Amino acid sequence: MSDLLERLRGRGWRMTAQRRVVAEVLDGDHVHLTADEVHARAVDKLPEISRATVYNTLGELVTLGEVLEVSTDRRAKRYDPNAHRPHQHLVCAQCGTIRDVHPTGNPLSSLPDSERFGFTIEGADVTYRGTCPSCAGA
Amino acid sequence: MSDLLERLRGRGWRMTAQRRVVAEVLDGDHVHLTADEVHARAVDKLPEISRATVYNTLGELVTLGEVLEVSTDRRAKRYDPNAHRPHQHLVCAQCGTIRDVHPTGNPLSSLPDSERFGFTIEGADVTYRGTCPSCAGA
DNA sequence: TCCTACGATAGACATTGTCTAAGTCAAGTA
DNA sequence: TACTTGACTTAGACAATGTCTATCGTAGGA
Repeated sequence: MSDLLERLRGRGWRMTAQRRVVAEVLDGDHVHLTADEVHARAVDKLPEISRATVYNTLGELVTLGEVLEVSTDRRAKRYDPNAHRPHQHLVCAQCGTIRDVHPTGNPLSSLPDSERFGFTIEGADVTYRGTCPSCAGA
Repeated sequence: MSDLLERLRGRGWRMTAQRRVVAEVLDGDHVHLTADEVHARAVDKLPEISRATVYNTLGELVTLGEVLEVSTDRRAKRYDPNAHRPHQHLVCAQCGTIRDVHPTGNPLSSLPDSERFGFTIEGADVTYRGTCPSCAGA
């Protein structure tokens, strides 16, 4: 992800302090943040950044395919910078922690033609639900 | 689902006109309604029913396991009365139509131990994304 | 029939996200 | 470097969805 800024510049993105900060927040291993969490961390680095700009920038990153939206629960959408390696998600029902996981096989192969109802299938999102070790121990 | 009211009464549910109406709305084949849609249809049958009551009743039905919550997109939660037959969902990316589908195999078997990170896995929700015939034709 | 606890109600409030109008500035040009 | 322009940012209003509270009503048992 370190070359994200280069890729964006290459696509004609106007580089602003705000966009740089949002990209920096998403970089690193603290993944699956909500928009509000991204905003909070961005404010630490650039106090005057507005909420709308964070939402706009996240939306643009999603459109560009650099970040994925994840909606594992009824709460806020989360943003996953791991957009370049296909994966699914494992969610703790207690604390909401999300882990990226890589299942075997192709999930599409489990859906027979008779269950496709004429749809053109483009993909499948799998959310494994469970309890994480910390919550299980508590 | 026609015996839903009986089951609920058997569980000590106090039967009120409002709860009966909500259950009736969910009954039938017009499935996957949002809370707001349930409320709109309930108002047709019982004009003075309040939004809070619909939300409360839906929440109770979910808790009782009679109805499933489905969050396939960033929009409102949808309520699926087909709670007694395990199934997954097929969603049209254009119009948002949802179909219940029954994939083969057990989705949990695709997640190897090395990808479980110590979680106790309870289940997997699969959302197949695609384009429905109507939207593809348009 | 009467009581009472459980359920319903209206509406305030909370959370998450979108939109708008006006001001600001990155980057190209000279 | 200074100028110009349109893309970007901002604050805050607004919207959609959902939750909570105080009060009133009523289902169902005594």
